[in-house]
Amino acid sequence: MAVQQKLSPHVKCGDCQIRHRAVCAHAAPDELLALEEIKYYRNFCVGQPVVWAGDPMDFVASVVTGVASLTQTMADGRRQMVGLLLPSDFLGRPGRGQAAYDVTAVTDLVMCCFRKKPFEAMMVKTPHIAHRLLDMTLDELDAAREWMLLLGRKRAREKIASFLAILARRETALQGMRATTNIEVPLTREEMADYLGLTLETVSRQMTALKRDGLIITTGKRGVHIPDLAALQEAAGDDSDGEMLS
Amino acid sequence: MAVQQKLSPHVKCGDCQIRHRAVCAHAAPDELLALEEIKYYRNFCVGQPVVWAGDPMDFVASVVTGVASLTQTMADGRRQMVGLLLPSDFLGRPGRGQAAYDVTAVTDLVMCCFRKKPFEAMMVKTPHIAHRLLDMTLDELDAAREWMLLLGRKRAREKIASFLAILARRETALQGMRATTNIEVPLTREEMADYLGLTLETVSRQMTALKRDGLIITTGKRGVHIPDLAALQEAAGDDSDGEMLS
DNA sequence: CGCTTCATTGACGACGTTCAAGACATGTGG
DNA sequence: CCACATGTCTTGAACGTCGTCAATGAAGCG
Repeated sequence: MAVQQKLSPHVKCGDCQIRHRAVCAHAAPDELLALEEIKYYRNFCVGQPVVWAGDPMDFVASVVTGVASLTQTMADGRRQMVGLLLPSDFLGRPGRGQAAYDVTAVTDLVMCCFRKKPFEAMMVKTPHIAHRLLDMTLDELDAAREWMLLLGRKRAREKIASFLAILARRETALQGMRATTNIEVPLTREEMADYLGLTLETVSRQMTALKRDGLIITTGKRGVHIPDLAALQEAAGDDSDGEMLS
Repeated sequence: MAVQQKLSPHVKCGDCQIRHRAVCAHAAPDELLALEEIKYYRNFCVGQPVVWAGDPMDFVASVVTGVASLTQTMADGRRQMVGLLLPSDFLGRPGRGQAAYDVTAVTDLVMCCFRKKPFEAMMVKTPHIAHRLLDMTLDELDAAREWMLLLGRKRAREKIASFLAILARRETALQGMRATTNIEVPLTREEMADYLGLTLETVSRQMTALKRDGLIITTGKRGVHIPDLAALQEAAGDDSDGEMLS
């Protein structure tokens, strides 16, 4: 609790780990320099709020390391996570002054922030950034719609299996396609429940059920080994051939 | 059945009803002329497919009149509608060759189509169109996330109430803010069920429950009168003060 | 009038939630 | 080192919402 959000040492964009995946991915060298001018880093510890829904927000940002959650809360306390921000994901909306969701650090988190006004100006001047943001937003929209299928139609077991399979696939993609079958779930049971539209008890029960059926092997609270990813996808109710679109 | 999709007479963009809300909203006069060059109209009758998920798609389009649905289907037939396209909404993704979802006309439908290649070229040349598309996509993303809350956390009654309230609000906005409390639901019970993550029986039961409680008054199969929109929003589980973001 | 399509209603059961207790790991202070 | 508190996860039992299966009703059309 003594640890508050603090500034990090400035890193050159050229050396940044998310250089080729974030909004800045296609920025030309001179555009990168312009971004350097308006960026600053912020750190958050596990559990810290980044912004609350409705708060004024004078920046947009990319996740550099760590994981953040977007959640909506109903008047009576029911919560639904509507997005997970992983490294290179973008937070904020050019042209809007307030946050639409609660944003929380679910692990220790480093964000690369841009002051909103100058960023919006860059959006107009440099089509590379605007186009990259459009592409990323379209990807997020697809992800949100895949999640709608999960929330609306899948059973608890399928939800858990889908979630783990998605984590595994994403990890595999990051690690250069060598099949990663060991993942670390960045969420607690309760956070998983908020993400999947379940209760934490149901999450727990279905995790042990998947364990019992040999589809996963857990190591500690967070570690999950997946002996057969195809079998897990089967349990997720997805079409066997991974639906890949260019 | 005899009626197949057919070409409509060409309408000048300047005279188009969705001129100020669609992707072309901010296009300058010369940009509009360029769009005229690559556009063509297509009509669909109720129930007709526009494209199937996975099909090659060489166009993008705006809905001119009518309603179309985006749906995902699981291997065993479970279906989830992931979006409704109303007039001025955009269909398709620049930079992708295949449809991601099944698209179906849920009413008679007129679409303003642009061949994909030239449209993509315009996206690069005319920032107005790219920016408008980004804005529309961000709006859709917000809508998708609101829907995730509905699918993941709301009870059947709340889902129905939310759906009707959203229709009413949208209608009110279109009609210049004079409170429209008579709406026509463009969907059958089964389509509502697919949209809301329910079965058609549950939809029917909750509709009669809302009727019994005086929150709605139905006229025919499709007509719904809402005597007190605030009360309906209450039943939808939304915070009383309509969450409006600029 | 029969046929089809869509909507309503009822009875029953399954799945997931709720409430409650207990297990396990970690950290703190005596 | 133990006692104790705390947070997270697991497990059990009872309940409720919604899905399933089935029958009935209402509206449109040849």
